[in-house]
Amino acid sequence: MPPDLNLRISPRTVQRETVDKLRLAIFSGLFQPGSRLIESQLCTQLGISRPSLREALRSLEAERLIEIVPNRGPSIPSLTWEVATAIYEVRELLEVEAAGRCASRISPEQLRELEKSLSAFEAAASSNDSLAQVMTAADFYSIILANCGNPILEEVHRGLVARISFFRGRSMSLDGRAQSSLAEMKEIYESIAAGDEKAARKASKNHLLKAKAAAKMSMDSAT
Amino acid sequence: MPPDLNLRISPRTVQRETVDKLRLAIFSGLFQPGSRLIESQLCTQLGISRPSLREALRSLEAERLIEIVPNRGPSIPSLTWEVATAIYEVRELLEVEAAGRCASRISPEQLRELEKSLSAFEAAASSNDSLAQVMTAADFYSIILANCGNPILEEVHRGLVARISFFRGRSMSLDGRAQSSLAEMKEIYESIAAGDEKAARKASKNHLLKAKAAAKMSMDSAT
DNA sequence: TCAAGCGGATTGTCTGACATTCTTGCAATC
DNA sequence: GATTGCAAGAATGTCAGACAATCCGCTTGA
Repeated sequence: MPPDLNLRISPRTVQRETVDKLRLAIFSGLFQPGSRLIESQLCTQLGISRPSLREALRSLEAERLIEIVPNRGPSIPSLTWEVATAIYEVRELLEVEAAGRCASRISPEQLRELEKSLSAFEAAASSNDSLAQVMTAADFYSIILANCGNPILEEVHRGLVARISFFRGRSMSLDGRAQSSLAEMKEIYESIAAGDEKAARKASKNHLLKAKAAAKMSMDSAT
Repeated sequence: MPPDLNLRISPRTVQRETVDKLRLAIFSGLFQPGSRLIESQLCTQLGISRPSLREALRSLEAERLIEIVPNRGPSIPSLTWEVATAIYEVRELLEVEAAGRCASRISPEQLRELEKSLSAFEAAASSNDSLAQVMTAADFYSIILANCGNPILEEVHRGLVARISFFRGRSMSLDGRAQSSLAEMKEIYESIAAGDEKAARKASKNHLLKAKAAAKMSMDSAT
Protein backbone atom coordinates (compact mmCIF):
# COMPACT_ATOMS: atom_id res chain seq x y z
CA MET A 1 0.00 0.00 0.00
CA PRO A 2 1.31 3.47 -0.79
CA PRO A 3 2.52 4.88 2.48
CA ASP A 4 1.09 8.37 2.22
CA LEU A 5 -2.26 7.68 0.67
CA ASN A 6 -4.51 9.59 2.96
CA LEU A 7 -7.59 7.49 3.29
CA ARG A 8 -8.98 9.33 6.24
CA ILE A 9 -12.34 10.71 5.33
CA SER A 10 -13.19 14.01 6.84
CA PRO A 11 -16.56 14.05 8.51
CA ARG A 12 -18.35 17.21 7.61
CA THR A 13 -18.59 19.17 10.78
CA VAL A 14 -20.87 22.10 11.30
CA GLN A 15 -17.88 24.39 11.34
CA ARG A 16 -16.60 23.29 7.94
CA GLU A 17 -20.03 23.33 6.43
CA THR A 18 -20.50 26.85 7.68
CA VAL A 19 -17.17 28.04 6.30
CA ASP A 20 -18.01 26.58 2.91
CA LYS A 21 -21.46 28.11 2.86
CA LEU A 22 -20.25 31.53 3.87
CA ARG A 23 -17.34 31.41 1.45
CA LEU A 24 -19.70 30.61 -1.37
CA ALA A 25 -22.02 33.39 -0.28
CA ILE A 26 -19.14 35.84 -0.38
CA PHE A 27 -18.00 34.61 -3.78
CA SER A 28 -21.41 35.04 -5.27
CA GLY A 29 -21.58 38.58 -4.00
CA LEU A 30 -24.45 37.99 -1.62
CA PHE A 31 -22.87 40.37 0.87
CA GLN A 32 -21.99 43.85 -0.25
CA PRO A 33 -18.38 44.91 0.30
CA GLY A 34 -18.17 46.99 3.42
CA SER A 35 -21.37 45.60 4.86
CA ARG A 36 -21.32 44.22 8.35
CA LEU A 37 -22.30 40.69 9.28
CA ILE A 38 -24.44 40.30 12.37
CA GLU A 39 -23.68 37.16 14.30
CA SER A 40 -27.18 36.62 15.61
CA GLN A 41 -28.68 37.03 12.15
CA LEU A 42 -26.25 34.58 10.59
CA CYS A 43 -26.91 32.12 13.37
CA THR A 44 -30.62 32.02 12.71
CA GLN A 45 -30.14 32.01 8.94
CA LEU A 46 -27.69 29.12 9.10
CA GLY A 47 -29.43 27.37 11.93
CA ILE A 48 -26.33 27.04 14.08
CA SER A 49 -25.14 28.26 17.43
CA ARG A 50 -23.00 31.29 18.04
CA PRO A 51 -19.81 29.45 19.07
CA SER A 52 -19.87 27.39 15.86
CA LEU A 53 -20.46 30.48 13.78
CA ARG A 54 -17.67 32.37 15.48
CA GLU A 55 -15.23 29.55 14.78
CA ALA A 56 -16.19 29.67 11.13
CA LEU A 57 -15.76 33.43 11.08
CA ARG A 58 -12.27 33.12 12.49
CA SER A 59 -11.34 30.76 9.67
CA LEU A 60 -12.66 33.19 7.09
CA GLU A 61 -10.86 36.03 8.80
CA ALA A 62 -7.57 34.19 8.49
CA GLU A 63 -8.31 33.66 4.80
CA ARG A 64 -8.85 37.41 4.55
CA LEU A 65 -12.30 36.90 3.16
CA ILE A 66 -13.78 38.88 6.03
CA GLU A 67 -12.44 41.37 8.52
CA ILE A 68 -13.14 41.25 12.22
CA VAL A 69 -12.60 44.41 14.19
CA PRO A 70 -12.79 43.92 17.95
CA ASN A 71 -16.08 45.10 19.37
CA ARG A 72 -17.42 45.82 15.92
CA GLY A 73 -17.66 42.35 14.58
CA PRO A 74 -17.16 40.85 11.14
CA SER A 75 -17.61 42.67 7.85
CA ILE A 76 -16.86 42.20 4.18
CA PRO A 77 -13.70 44.13 3.32
CA SER A 78 -14.07 46.53 0.43
CA LEU A 79 -11.41 45.76 -2.11
CA THR A 80 -9.49 48.83 -3.22
CA TRP A 81 -7.94 48.89 -6.63
CA GLU A 82 -4.58 49.23 -4.96
CA VAL A 83 -4.96 45.91 -3.20
CA ALA A 84 -6.47 44.30 -6.26
CA THR A 85 -3.45 45.38 -8.28
CA ALA A 86 -1.13 43.90 -5.71
CA ILE A 87 -3.05 40.64 -5.85
CA TYR A 88 -2.90 40.57 -9.62
CA GLU A 89 0.84 41.13 -9.52
CA VAL A 90 1.43 38.22 -7.20
CA ARG A 91 -0.97 36.10 -9.19
CA GLU A 92 1.12 36.83 -12.22
CA LEU A 93 4.24 35.59 -10.49
CA LEU A 94 2.53 32.40 -9.44
CA GLU A 95 0.52 31.63 -12.54
CA VAL A 96 3.33 32.24 -14.97
CA GLU A 97 5.54 29.92 -12.99
CA ALA A 98 2.79 27.33 -12.72
CA ALA A 99 2.00 27.41 -16.42
CA GLY A 100 5.67 27.00 -17.26
CA ARG A 101 6.12 24.05 -14.97
CA CYS A 102 2.87 22.53 -16.04
CA ALA A 103 3.95 22.56 -19.66
CA SER A 104 6.86 20.27 -18.94
CA ARG A 105 5.25 17.87 -16.55
CA ILE A 106 1.53 17.47 -17.09
CA SER A 107 0.30 13.93 -17.73
CA PRO A 108 -1.72 12.99 -20.80
CA GLU A 109 -4.86 12.37 -18.75
CA GLN A 110 -4.59 15.69 -17.03
CA LEU A 111 -4.01 17.34 -20.36
CA ARG A 112 -7.28 15.88 -21.53
CA GLU A 113 -8.93 17.27 -18.42
CA LEU A 114 -7.48 20.63 -19.26
CA GLU A 115 -8.89 20.41 -22.74
CA LYS A 116 -12.27 19.48 -21.34
CA SER A 117 -12.32 22.45 -19.04
CA LEU A 118 -11.36 24.65 -21.93
CA SER A 119 -14.33 23.35 -23.87
CA ALA A 120 -16.52 23.97 -20.86
CA PHE A 121 -15.36 27.54 -20.77
CA GLU A 122 -15.92 27.87 -24.47
CA ALA A 123 -19.51 26.83 -23.97
CA ALA A 124 -19.92 29.22 -21.08
CA ALA A 125 -18.33 32.05 -23.02
CA SER A 126 -20.96 31.77 -25.70
CA SER A 127 -23.70 32.08 -23.14
CA ASN A 128 -24.33 35.11 -20.99
CA ASP A 129 -23.96 33.26 -17.72
CA SER A 130 -21.07 35.15 -16.18
CA LEU A 131 -21.10 32.96 -13.10
CA ALA A 132 -20.58 29.87 -15.24
CA GLN A 133 -17.82 31.68 -17.07
CA VAL A 134 -16.00 32.47 -13.88
CA MET A 135 -16.43 28.95 -12.57
CA THR A 136 -15.19 27.22 -15.69
CA ALA A 137 -12.30 29.63 -16.06
CA ALA A 138 -11.38 28.90 -12.46
CA ASP A 139 -11.48 25.18 -13.26
CA PHE A 140 -9.12 25.69 -16.13
CA TYR A 141 -6.58 27.45 -13.98
CA SER A 142 -6.95 25.12 -11.06
CA ILE A 143 -5.99 22.22 -13.30
CA ILE A 144 -2.86 24.05 -14.33
CA LEU A 145 -2.01 24.86 -10.76
CA ALA A 146 -2.70 21.30 -9.67
CA ASN A 147 -0.21 20.01 -12.22
CA CYS A 148 2.64 22.40 -11.64
CA GLY A 149 4.19 20.01 -9.17
CA ASN A 150 4.09 22.40 -6.26
CA PRO A 151 1.16 22.12 -3.86
CA ILE A 152 2.11 25.31 -2.05
CA LEU A 153 1.96 27.29 -5.25
CA GLU A 154 -1.51 25.94 -5.76
CA GLU A 155 -2.60 26.70 -2.24
CA VAL A 156 -1.35 30.26 -2.20
CA HIS A 157 -2.87 30.90 -5.58
CA ARG A 158 -6.25 29.64 -4.48
CA GLY A 159 -6.17 31.98 -1.51
CA LEU A 160 -5.45 34.96 -3.70
CA VAL A 161 -8.00 34.18 -6.36
CA ALA A 162 -10.64 33.79 -3.68
CA ARG A 163 -10.12 37.34 -2.59
CA ILE A 164 -10.77 38.84 -5.98
CA SER A 165 -13.44 36.39 -7.08
CA PHE A 166 -15.97 39.03 -6.23
CA PHE A 167 -15.31 41.17 -9.23
CA ARG A 168 -14.02 38.63 -11.64
CA GLY A 169 -17.63 38.16 -12.60
CA ARG A 170 -17.89 41.87 -13.27
CA SER A 171 -14.93 41.99 -15.61
CA MET A 172 -15.97 38.80 -17.38
CA SER A 173 -19.27 40.38 -18.28
CA LEU A 174 -17.55 43.24 -20.07
CA ASP A 175 -18.34 43.34 -23.73
CA GLY A 176 -16.20 40.81 -25.59
CA ARG A 177 -14.05 39.96 -22.61
CA ALA A 178 -15.20 36.36 -22.45
CA GLN A 179 -14.32 35.78 -26.10
CA SER A 180 -10.87 37.32 -25.93
CA SER A 181 -10.32 35.50 -22.68
CA LEU A 182 -11.12 32.30 -24.51
CA ALA A 183 -8.55 33.05 -27.17
CA GLU A 184 -5.88 33.71 -24.56
CA MET A 185 -6.69 30.53 -22.72
CA LYS A 186 -6.56 28.54 -25.90
CA GLU A 187 -3.07 29.83 -26.44
CA ILE A 188 -2.08 28.75 -22.97
CA TYR A 189 -3.54 25.34 -23.60
CA GLU A 190 -1.76 24.95 -26.91
CA SER A 191 1.56 25.88 -25.37
CA ILE A 192 1.13 23.42 -22.56
CA ALA A 193 -0.03 20.69 -24.90
CA ALA A 194 3.07 21.31 -27.00
CA GLY A 195 5.22 21.11 -23.89
CA ASP A 196 6.61 24.53 -24.69
CA GLU A 197 7.48 25.97 -21.33
CA LYS A 198 8.53 29.36 -22.57
CA ALA A 199 5.43 29.87 -24.68
CA ALA A 200 3.25 28.77 -21.79
CA ARG A 201 4.77 31.40 -19.57
CA LYS A 202 4.35 34.05 -22.16
CA ALA A 203 0.76 33.14 -22.91
CA SER A 204 -0.07 32.98 -19.25
CA LYS A 205 1.45 36.36 -18.62
CA ASN A 206 -0.42 37.84 -21.52
CA HIS A 207 -3.69 36.41 -20.29
CA LEU A 208 -3.25 37.79 -16.82
CA LEU A 209 -2.31 41.25 -18.02
CA LYS A 210 -5.42 41.38 -20.14
CA ALA A 211 -7.55 40.11 -17.28
CA LYS A 212 -6.07 42.75 -15.04
CA ALA A 213 -6.79 45.49 -17.56
CA ALA A 214 -10.36 44.26 -17.92
CA ALA A 215 -10.75 44.23 -14.17
CA LYS A 216 -9.54 47.79 -13.98
CA MET A 217 -11.99 48.88 -16.63
CA SER A 218 -14.90 47.25 -14.89
CA MET A 219 -13.84 48.76 -11.59
CA ASP A 220 -13.51 52.24 -13.03
CA SER A 221 -16.88 52.05 -14.66
CA ALA A 222 -18.43 50.81 -11.43
CA THR A 223 -17.34 53.87 -9.47
CA MET B 1 -6.39 64.29 6.25
CA PRO B 2 -5.15 61.26 4.34
CA PRO B 3 -8.22 59.24 3.53
CA ASP B 4 -6.93 55.80 4.38
CA LEU B 5 -4.93 56.47 7.49
CA ASN B 6 -6.20 53.81 9.78
CA LEU B 7 -6.31 55.34 13.20
CA ARG B 8 -8.45 52.69 14.75
CA ILE B 9 -6.65 51.10 17.63
CA SER B 10 -7.16 47.41 18.02
CA PRO B 11 -7.99 46.34 21.54
CA ARG B 12 -6.19 43.20 22.42
CA THR B 13 -8.84 40.55 22.76
CA VAL B 14 -8.34 37.21 24.39
CA GLN B 15 -8.60 35.56 21.02
CA ARG B 16 -5.80 37.60 19.46
CA GLU B 17 -3.62 37.28 22.49
CA THR B 18 -4.09 33.53 22.38
CA VAL B 19 -3.25 33.28 18.69
CA ASP B 20 -0.06 35.27 19.24
CA LYS B 21 0.98 33.20 22.21
CA LEU B 22 0.37 29.91 20.46
CA ARG B 23 2.05 31.07 17.28
CA LEU B 24 5.12 32.03 19.24
CA ALA B 25 5.05 28.71 21.05
CA ILE B 26 4.99 26.90 17.74
CA PHE B 27 7.80 29.02 16.32
CA SER B 28 10.03 28.33 19.25
CA GLY B 29 9.46 24.62 18.88
CA LEU B 30 7.68 24.19 22.17
CA PHE B 31 5.39 21.63 20.57
CA GLN B 32 6.90 18.71 18.76
CA PRO B 33 5.80 18.19 15.17
CA GLY B 34 3.13 15.54 15.05
CA SER B 35 2.16 16.01 18.67
CA ARG B 36 -1.45 16.57 19.52
CA LEU B 37 -2.77 19.57 21.37
CA ILE B 38 -5.34 18.89 24.04
CA GLU B 39 -7.93 21.61 24.30
CA SER B 40 -8.56 21.22 27.99
CA GLN B 41 -4.84 21.34 28.77
CA LEU B 42 -4.30 24.46 26.71
CA CYS B 43 -7.29 26.10 28.35
CA THR B 44 -5.90 25.67 31.82
CA GLN B 45 -2.38 26.59 30.73
CA LEU B 46 -3.56 29.77 29.04
CA GLY B 47 -6.26 30.50 31.57
CA ILE B 48 -9.01 30.90 29.01
CA SER B 49 -12.26 29.21 28.16
CA ARG B 50 -12.74 26.55 25.56
CA PRO B 51 -14.73 28.63 23.05
CA SER B 52 -12.03 31.31 23.03
CA LEU B 53 -9.33 28.71 22.59
CA ARG B 54 -11.18 27.03 19.77
CA GLU B 55 -11.55 30.30 17.93
CA ALA B 56 -7.82 30.83 18.21
CA LEU B 57 -7.17 27.31 16.97
CA ARG B 58 -9.32 27.92 13.90
CA SER B 59 -7.24 30.96 13.07
CA LEU B 60 -4.04 28.97 13.36
CA GLU B 61 -5.55 26.19 11.31
CA ALA B 62 -6.29 28.61 8.48
CA GLU B 63 -2.69 29.79 8.69
CA ARG B 64 -1.64 26.13 8.35
CA LEU B 65 0.32 26.32 11.55
CA ILE B 66 -1.76 23.53 13.03
CA GLU B 67 -3.99 20.83 11.62
CA ILE B 68 -7.42 20.01 12.95
CA VAL B 69 -8.85 16.63 12.08
CA PRO B 70 -12.50 16.24 13.03
CA ASN B 71 -12.96 14.19 16.18
CA ARG B 72 -9.22 14.04 16.71
CA GLY B 73 -8.52 17.64 17.43
CA PRO B 74 -5.59 19.91 16.70
CA SER B 75 -2.01 18.82 16.19
CA ILE B 76 1.27 20.22 14.95
CA PRO B 77 1.77 19.09 11.36
CA SER B 78 5.04 17.36 10.69
CA LEU B 79 6.76 19.11 7.85
CA THR B 80 7.95 16.73 5.16
CA TRP B 81 10.90 17.68 3.06
CA GLU B 82 8.65 17.60 0.05
CA VAL B 83 6.45 20.34 1.44
CA ALA B 84 9.43 22.28 2.70
CA THR B 85 10.90 22.20 -0.78
CA ALA B 86 7.68 23.50 -2.23
CA ILE B 87 7.66 26.32 0.28
CA TYR B 88 11.25 27.23 -0.51
CA GLU B 89 10.44 27.32 -4.19
CA VAL B 90 7.56 29.72 -3.73
CA ARG B 91 9.62 31.76 -1.30
CA GLU B 92 12.21 32.08 -4.00
CA LEU B 93 9.67 33.46 -6.42
CA LEU B 94 8.46 35.99 -3.92
CA GLU B 95 11.74 37.04 -2.37
CA VAL B 96 13.59 37.47 -5.62
CA GLU B 97 10.80 39.65 -6.90
CA ALA B 98 10.67 41.61 -3.66
CA ALA B 99 14.41 42.20 -3.57
CA GLY B 100 14.36 43.39 -7.15
CA ARG B 101 11.54 45.82 -6.56
CA CYS B 102 12.99 46.95 -3.30
CA ALA B 103 16.25 47.90 -4.98
CA SER B 104 14.55 50.43 -7.17
CA ARG B 105 12.15 51.95 -4.69
CA ILE B 106 13.40 51.81 -1.12
CA SER B 107 13.64 55.13 0.68
CA PRO B 108 16.87 56.34 2.31
CA GLU B 109 15.45 55.96 5.81
CA GLN B 110 14.33 52.42 5.16
CA LEU B 111 17.70 51.66 3.66
CA ARG B 112 19.25 52.74 6.92
CA GLU B 113 16.86 50.46 8.75
CA LEU B 114 17.96 47.65 6.50
CA GLU B 115 21.57 48.37 7.29
CA LYS B 116 20.78 48.39 10.99
CA SER B 117 19.10 45.03 10.79
CA LEU B 118 22.07 43.68 8.89
CA SER B 119 24.34 44.85 11.70
CA ALA B 120 22.03 43.22 14.19
CA PHE B 121 22.31 39.97 12.31
CA GLU B 122 26.05 40.35 12.14
CA ALA B 123 26.16 40.62 15.90
CA ALA B 124 23.88 37.63 16.29
CA ALA B 125 25.91 35.61 13.81
CA SER B 126 29.01 35.99 15.94
CA SER B 127 27.19 34.66 18.96
CA ASN B 128 25.78 31.18 19.28
CA ASP B 129 22.24 32.32 19.90
CA SER B 130 20.47 30.67 16.98
CA LEU B 131 17.12 32.11 18.02
CA ALA B 132 18.53 35.64 17.80
CA GLN B 133 20.01 34.76 14.44
CA VAL B 134 16.70 33.63 13.09
CA MET B 135 14.91 36.66 14.49
CA THR B 136 17.36 39.21 13.11
CA ALA B 137 17.51 37.49 9.75
CA ALA B 138 13.72 37.58 9.66
CA ASP B 139 13.85 41.29 10.42
CA PHE B 140 16.19 41.83 7.52
CA TYR B 141 13.89 40.13 5.09
CA SER B 142 10.76 41.68 6.47
CA ILE B 143 12.19 45.12 5.77
CA ILE B 144 12.84 44.13 2.19
CA LEU B 145 9.36 42.73 1.82
CA ALA B 146 7.83 45.78 3.45
CA ASN B 147 9.52 48.00 0.88
CA CYS B 148 8.79 46.07 -2.26
CA GLY B 149 5.66 48.12 -2.82
CA ASN B 150 3.30 45.18 -2.74
CA PRO B 151 1.58 44.42 0.57
CA ILE B 152 0.21 41.12 -0.71
CA LEU B 153 3.66 39.88 -1.55
CA GLU B 154 4.64 40.69 1.99
CA GLU B 155 1.62 39.01 3.48
CA VAL B 156 1.96 35.80 1.51
CA HIS B 157 5.64 35.64 2.25
CA ARG B 158 5.08 36.02 5.97
CA GLY B 159 2.63 33.15 5.91
CA LEU B 160 5.10 30.88 4.18
CA VAL B 161 8.06 31.76 6.35
CA ALA B 162 5.98 31.09 9.43
CA ARG B 163 5.45 27.52 8.35
CA ILE B 164 9.13 26.72 8.07
CA SER B 165 10.31 28.84 10.97
CA PHE B 166 10.50 25.68 12.97
CA PHE B 167 13.62 24.38 11.37
CA ARG B 168 15.21 27.59 10.24
CA GLY B 169 16.83 27.61 13.66
CA ARG B 170 18.18 24.14 12.99
CA SER B 171 19.82 25.03 9.73
CA MET B 172 21.18 28.29 11.08
CA SER B 173 23.03 26.42 13.75
CA LEU B 174 24.88 24.37 11.17
CA ASP B 175 28.60 24.91 11.28
CA GLY B 176 29.49 28.11 9.47
CA ARG B 177 26.01 28.65 8.10
CA ALA B 178 25.46 31.89 9.99
CA GLN B 179 28.66 33.39 8.64
CA SER B 180 28.04 32.47 5.03
CA SER B 181 24.48 33.62 5.44
CA LEU B 182 25.84 36.95 6.58
CA ALA B 183 27.99 37.24 3.49
CA GLU B 184 25.03 36.51 1.25
CA MET B 185 22.86 39.02 3.03
CA LYS B 186 25.55 41.65 2.76
CA GLU B 187 25.55 41.14 -0.95
CA ILE B 188 21.81 41.61 -1.08
CA TYR B 189 22.12 44.77 0.94
CA GLU B 190 24.86 46.16 -1.26
CA SER B 191 22.83 45.51 -4.38
CA ILE B 192 19.78 47.20 -2.95
CA ALA B 193 21.82 50.14 -1.67
CA ALA B 194 23.27 50.53 -5.14
CA GLY B 195 19.80 50.42 -6.61
CA ASP B 196 20.87 47.55 -8.83
CA GLU B 197 17.71 45.59 -9.39
CA LYS B 198 19.29 42.79 -11.35
CA ALA B 199 22.04 42.22 -8.84
CA ALA B 200 19.54 42.26 -6.00
CA ARG B 201 17.54 39.52 -7.65
CA LYS B 202 20.61 37.46 -8.25
CA ALA B 203 21.93 37.87 -4.73
CA SER B 204 18.55 37.09 -3.26
CA LYS B 205 18.22 33.96 -5.34
CA ASN B 206 21.66 32.84 -4.37
CA HIS B 207 20.93 33.37 -0.70
CA LEU B 208 17.75 31.39 -0.83
CA LEU B 209 19.31 28.49 -2.68
CA LYS B 210 22.03 28.28 -0.07
CA ALA B 211 19.52 28.50 2.73
CA LYS B 212 17.51 25.74 1.14
CA ALA B 213 20.57 23.53 0.82
CA ALA B 214 21.46 24.17 4.44
CA ALA B 215 17.93 23.32 5.47
CA LYS B 216 18.14 20.06 3.58
CA MET B 217 21.39 19.16 5.23
CA SER B 218 20.04 19.83 8.68
CA MET B 219 16.93 17.88 7.90
CA ASP B 220 18.85 14.89 6.60
CA SER B 221 21.09 14.84 9.60
CA ALA B 222 18.10 15.05 11.91
CA THR B 223 16.55 11.87 10.56
C1' DT C 1 -2.26 -14.64 18.82
C1' DC C 2 -5.92 -12.15 17.46
C1' DA C 3 -10.54 -10.25 17.51
C1' DA C 4 -14.28 -8.20 19.93
C1' DG C 5 -15.91 -5.31 23.20
C1' DC C 6 -15.79 -2.01 26.87
C1' DG C 7 -14.62 2.43 29.36
C1' DG C 8 -12.19 6.65 29.78
C1' DA C 9 -10.72 10.59 27.37
C1' DT C 10 -11.49 14.07 23.98
C1' DT C 11 -13.90 16.62 20.76
C1' DG C 12 -18.21 18.81 18.49
C1' DT C 13 -21.97 21.42 19.55
C1' DC C 14 -25.47 23.74 22.06
C1' DT C 15 -27.74 26.77 25.61
C1' DG C 16 -27.62 30.48 28.48
C1' DA C 17 -25.64 34.16 30.71
C1' DC C 18 -23.31 38.68 31.65
C1' DA C 19 -20.02 42.54 31.21
C1' DT C 20 -18.19 45.62 27.84
C1' DT C 21 -18.45 48.26 23.90
C1' DC C 22 -20.58 50.37 20.06
C1' DT C 23 -24.40 52.77 17.75
C1' DT C 24 -28.15 55.69 17.46
C1' DG C 25 -31.45 58.96 18.60
C1' DC C 26 -32.64 62.76 21.47
C1' DA C 27 -32.00 66.55 24.39
C1' DA C 28 -29.28 70.43 25.85
C1' DT C 29 -26.05 73.98 24.97
C1' DC C 30 -23.39 77.42 22.48
C1' DG D 1 -28.28 75.51 13.25
C1' DA D 2 -24.46 72.88 14.57
C1' DT D 3 -22.21 70.54 18.06
C1' DT D 4 -21.83 68.22 22.38
C1' DG D 5 -23.36 65.08 25.87
C1' DC D 6 -26.01 61.40 27.37
C1' DA D 7 -28.98 57.32 27.67
C1' DA D 8 -31.23 53.25 25.75
C1' DG D 9 -30.77 49.50 22.83
C1' DA D 10 -28.10 46.37 20.14
C1' DA D 11 -24.05 43.62 19.26
C1' DT D 12 -19.90 41.58 20.62
C1' DG D 13 -16.36 39.22 23.86
C1' DT D 14 -16.08 35.83 27.06
C1' DC D 15 -17.28 32.43 30.20
C1' DA D 16 -19.48 28.14 32.45
C1' DG D 17 -21.62 24.00 32.00
C1' DA D 18 -23.68 20.31 29.67
C1' DC D 19 -24.28 16.21 26.61
C1' DA D 20 -23.81 13.25 22.60
C1' DA D 21 -20.58 11.32 19.31
C1' DT D 22 -16.24 9.67 18.46
C1' DC D 23 -11.73 7.90 19.23
C1' DC D 24 -8.10 5.34 21.72
C1' DG D 25 -6.22 1.86 24.61
C1' DC D 26 -6.94 -2.05 27.32
C1' DT D 27 -8.95 -6.14 28.79
C1' DT D 28 -11.13 -10.32 27.86
C1' DG D 29 -12.38 -14.32 25.55
C1' DA D 30 -11.83 -17.61 21.81
